Amino acid sequence: MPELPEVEIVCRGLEKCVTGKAILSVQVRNRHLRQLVDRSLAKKLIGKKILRIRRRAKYILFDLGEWCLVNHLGMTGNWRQGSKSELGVHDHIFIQLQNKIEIIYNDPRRFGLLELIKSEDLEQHRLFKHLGVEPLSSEFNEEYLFKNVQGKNRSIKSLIMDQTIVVGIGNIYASESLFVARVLPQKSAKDLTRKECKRLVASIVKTLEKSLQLGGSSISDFRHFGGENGEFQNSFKVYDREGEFCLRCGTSICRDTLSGRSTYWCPQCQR
DNA sequence: CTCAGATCCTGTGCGC
DNA sequence: TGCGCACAGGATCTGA
Repeated sequence: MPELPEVEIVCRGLEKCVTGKAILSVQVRNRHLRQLVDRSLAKKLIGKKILRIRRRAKYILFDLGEWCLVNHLGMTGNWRQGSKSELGVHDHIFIQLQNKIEIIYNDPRRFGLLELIKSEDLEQHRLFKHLGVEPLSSEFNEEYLFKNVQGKNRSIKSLIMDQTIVVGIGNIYASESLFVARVLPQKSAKDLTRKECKRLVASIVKTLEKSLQLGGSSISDFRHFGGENGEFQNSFKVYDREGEFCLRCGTSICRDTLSGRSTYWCPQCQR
């Protein structure tokens, strides 16, 4: 379930483990991810040193200097430390680093992505050039959101999940943030008042930061790079709580499909 | 241009 | 128990 907090947590785990280490070998066991992994990726990576790990939107960036290895976890991607002998069916990439560090990219649904890009071309690359602002930066504020809802007929939920406007928010944090802001997910974006935009920005920031503090959400199989669970799933206020009581007013939580995604809200608290 | 829906893929959990 | 179906963290393409 990699949304911003989960991707950030994986980055932090990777960073401790791989920073400063050179790549000794790479095995691409299955090239069929969301986009076909370049045949020559392994060869190109060997000998390069991982200078640092960064996150942009929901992408993990392995900074190699002149080059940057870009990874997206899709729905089910994850990295872990592990040896060659334990590799299983969905362990698609195996990388050996200096000091006997070995990391594995696992992704059952294969919606993830791995691509080597010239560092200087990153911002203009097709994967990055349309991305909106980071939600935990000062660029994401009341003014910005209010400007971006003007004239938009789409639901506010689909708008905050739109990575060309603000990045990192996925299906869980959209529902959770809208609950905290007391805004109905179905509400037409153009109908949000300036005040509601202010509340929503604050709620998104608060929700993402709280999840980060708790190590992200571990639903299904998400684990930290070190193998630990996140704990934010125990703090969900509406997500996956259809029919359960609203923690604020006691009303039964509703669920419906909005733009193809499950959406949860309290019909009493959210307007 | 905008927006909703289908699509890619495998695993899980539910009802029958 | 076993089967079929609905659904699952995302991004992208199509077409209305």
